[in-house]
Amino acid sequence: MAKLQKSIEKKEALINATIALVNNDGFHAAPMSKIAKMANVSPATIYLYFESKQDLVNQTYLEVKNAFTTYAFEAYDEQMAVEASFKMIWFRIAEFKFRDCERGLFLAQCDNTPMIDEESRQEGIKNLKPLLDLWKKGKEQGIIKPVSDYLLYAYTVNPLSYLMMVKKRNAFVPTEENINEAYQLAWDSIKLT
Amino acid sequence: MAKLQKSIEKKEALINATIALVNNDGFHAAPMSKIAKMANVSPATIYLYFESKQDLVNQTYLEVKNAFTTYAFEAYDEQMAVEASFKMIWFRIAEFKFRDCERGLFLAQCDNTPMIDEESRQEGIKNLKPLLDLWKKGKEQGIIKPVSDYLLYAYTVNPLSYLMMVKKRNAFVPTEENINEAYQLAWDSIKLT
DNA sequence: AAAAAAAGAATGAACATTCATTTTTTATAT
DNA sequence: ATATAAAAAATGAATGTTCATTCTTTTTTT
Repeated sequence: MAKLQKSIEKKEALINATIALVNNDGFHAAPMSKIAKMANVSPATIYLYFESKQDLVNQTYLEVKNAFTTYAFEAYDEQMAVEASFKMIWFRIAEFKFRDCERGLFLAQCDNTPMIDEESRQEGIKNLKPLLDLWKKGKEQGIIKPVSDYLLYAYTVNPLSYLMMVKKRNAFVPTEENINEAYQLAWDSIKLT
Repeated sequence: MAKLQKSIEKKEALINATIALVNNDGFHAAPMSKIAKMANVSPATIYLYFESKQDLVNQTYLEVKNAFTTYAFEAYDEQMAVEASFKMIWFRIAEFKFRDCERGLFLAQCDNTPMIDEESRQEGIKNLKPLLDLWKKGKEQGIIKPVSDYLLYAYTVNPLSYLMMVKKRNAFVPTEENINEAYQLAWDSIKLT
């Protein structure tokens, strides 16, 4: 058990190092040697936990994506009204992205580049099911505009990725007030009235 | 003159090859040798036009960003009403991104990764001035919600990048109708009243 | 003392960049 | 116009480095 414990710690350290280095330098400038150093581990040790660099990045992506969606949907209850559910999920997503900016950015980079395998990406997308179900219900009840889920995503969740990015670059550090405004923009764009 | 002509052709071929390879494989898997081959040029020749790989990517970014904004604002006339101007610009941006998907995607990748130098990125952002001016006017006239330009961008222009990406992956190929819906979502989110 | 985990050094491939030559273009003189 | 030499552009083959990965040895755990 002590062994397993130790292993998990190392694996996490490697994943964290990967996130930090890929965020700051990009995949192309995040060599295994640097990742190992940051995780306080020998380069050879990485290969006890991951098959290859590609595998390391894929697993990091899935790990973060899971943490993200778990947090986003944690308090979701199908019994709740559509608008209230959406609001809650939206704010939890915002919270995750702004609190754990590093992880949010890493996801954005994975989603916008050919960095990870298509297979892992597909796997990651499955996590969004609860949100899609909610939208389905919202459309059926005439609360949400009857447009493609891709459009709904583009105008509600995705803007948060952009805002997180400008925050990372210190171009715009959103306040509590800004987050509320952002929610209003998101909801105003998809609500049916 | 014939010489200069030829040079420009080569440079353009190199830029196009860079866009195609970076889009498909990512920066880290787009070696100079491959770029040279795709442009029908010797690797050594690249260095007659660009200082380094970094310079090649930076210049490609700026070239595409300029083409993008030139197209977007080409027909913009400050005399026009705010709403009409915005609509026109929005549709031109959409047109560029969906027609020249390769270039649009390349920009998205540059904007979401540490691929290009911060300096070049700053340079590219300056091109957006006309849109910011328009928003300023719109806010003054009480037509557009009085929120940060970053929010307005996140909820109007940026969603198009996401939609372009899902199109590239063939997950969702937007129709004319979808584009109109998208515009409506964009406008509904930022319009006042 | 056997097995597992970790390490550092070694390996070989891939890469960005440069070098030495060749080809093409331009300018000049007939 | 044509021939020729200087200049510029382009090339394929080096060069030296960096990197992912593996190998051998050491340390830690069981």
